[in-house]
Amino acid sequence: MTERAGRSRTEEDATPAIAADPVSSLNPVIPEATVARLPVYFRAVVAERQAGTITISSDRLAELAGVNAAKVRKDLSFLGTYGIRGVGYDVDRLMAEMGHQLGMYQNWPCVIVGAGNLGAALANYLSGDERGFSVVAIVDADPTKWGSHIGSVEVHADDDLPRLVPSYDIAIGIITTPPAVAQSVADRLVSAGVGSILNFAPVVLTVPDGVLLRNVDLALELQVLSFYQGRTREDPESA
Amino acid sequence: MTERAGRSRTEEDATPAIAADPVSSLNPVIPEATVARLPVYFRAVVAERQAGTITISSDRLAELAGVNAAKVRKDLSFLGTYGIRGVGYDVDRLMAEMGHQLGMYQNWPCVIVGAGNLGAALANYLSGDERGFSVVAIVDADPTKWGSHIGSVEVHADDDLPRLVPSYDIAIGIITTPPAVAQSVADRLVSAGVGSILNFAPVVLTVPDGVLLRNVDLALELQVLSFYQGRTREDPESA
DNA sequence: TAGATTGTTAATCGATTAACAATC
DNA sequence: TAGATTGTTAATCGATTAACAATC
Repeated sequence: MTERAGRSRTEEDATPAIAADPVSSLNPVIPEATVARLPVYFRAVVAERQAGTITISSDRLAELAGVNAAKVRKDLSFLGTYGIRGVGYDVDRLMAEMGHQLGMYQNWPCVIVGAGNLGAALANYLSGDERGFSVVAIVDADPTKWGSHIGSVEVHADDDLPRLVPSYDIAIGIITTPPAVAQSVADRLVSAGVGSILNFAPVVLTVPDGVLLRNVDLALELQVLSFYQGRTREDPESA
Repeated sequence: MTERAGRSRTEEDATPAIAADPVSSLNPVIPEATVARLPVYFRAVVAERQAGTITISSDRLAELAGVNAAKVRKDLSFLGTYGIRGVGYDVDRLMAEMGHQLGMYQNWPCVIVGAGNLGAALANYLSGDERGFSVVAIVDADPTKWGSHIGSVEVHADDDLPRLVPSYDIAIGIITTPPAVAQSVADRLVSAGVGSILNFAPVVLTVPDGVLLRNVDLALELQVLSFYQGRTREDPESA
């Protein structure tokens, strides 16, 4: 999944969408496909570091990340030159650089809109240690949920968004509402001042230029699986 | 998000991954990128049909799906020729064909491994009406959860997998466990006879040829968002 | 030096899209 | 016929990967 300005989509992407050109002209342009692999490399490098590894070859990293070694070298070359020929990449340096690029050493305040199962799952998921994000508020349209807590985060009224966003300096809005209200939620997040939106509602959203948008569609992945199942397996009971 | 054999998705692509060539040589080969867009088109066509639309142009469908019209026509051409020049596509026929390809009129039995927040969210999400899937069992390693229910689905002991899978003719395993145990869960799902795996654990899994694997990495999408945030916004409080 | 491994080039592959003839 | 819209071609664009010179 990935998309672009107000329209496209993942395509991702299984892939997600991006609104407006997010890449500063001051930085080298890193291809979207490479950016999407950085978190996977990062995870592998962190694990190797904890295991005491000092240097890692592109071959080994490729194995851990499940990709081609040439792709690893190409991807890492976008980050600059941290490899040593004949030796490999310095694990500490690699981890530091990738963590920096991914904003792992920052702490973006997020709001989750929709205190349902998925919202709760994400709130718990993200409250785990250092990922570069912290969920500072959850909002919901259901008054019976207001004042309750998910983990340590309070559930607020959705009308509180215009106050919450500036007050907590919230940068990212995460939409886990039903699809019918997702566009209006996105509009309100944008007016409230959020700069990026991660949308879990299965609907195509439109946001103004300058607002980053990525989409995750849980049902889509299953439907793609189902497509291939239908081509390789016997039919199950018909519905 | 999306990928290929033995690796992961997002890993592999931010797109999800597929293990082994899943496309029967008897059917026309539909590109992965096209398959990933079919659910989006399908959703739009279903909505238009409910609104009473009889025919739809590639232009309109493109607008609804957030993609280029030429891409829509190209994608639909893989399904066969259902369009009428000068008129558009017959909505009923389009919906039927896409629904068929996506297995929407079938009912694949699924098992969710991991009765945590995410597992519960998915169980509820998928128990919604006709999506071509039904969650027939949830398993968890925690004995205190055994016998409880999420929605109407019972939580079983994870050791029950070898019995549950054949008994319910389960085709798809959904992994929502912590990453540390995900590979062993995948191995056990495969031995139990599952043909496809949808993995939500942030780890690269390996499965035998012939087993379909797709990965969804919730944190990855946020990390990609964070990457672009870091390039366009001011830094938040450092962590 | 000999062996290992990077960084980069260039070939290849696949996906996107503009354009337009076909045709309803 | 005139207008609309598909289906398909071909150009373009971008991503992947094999190969290998550079070099530790």
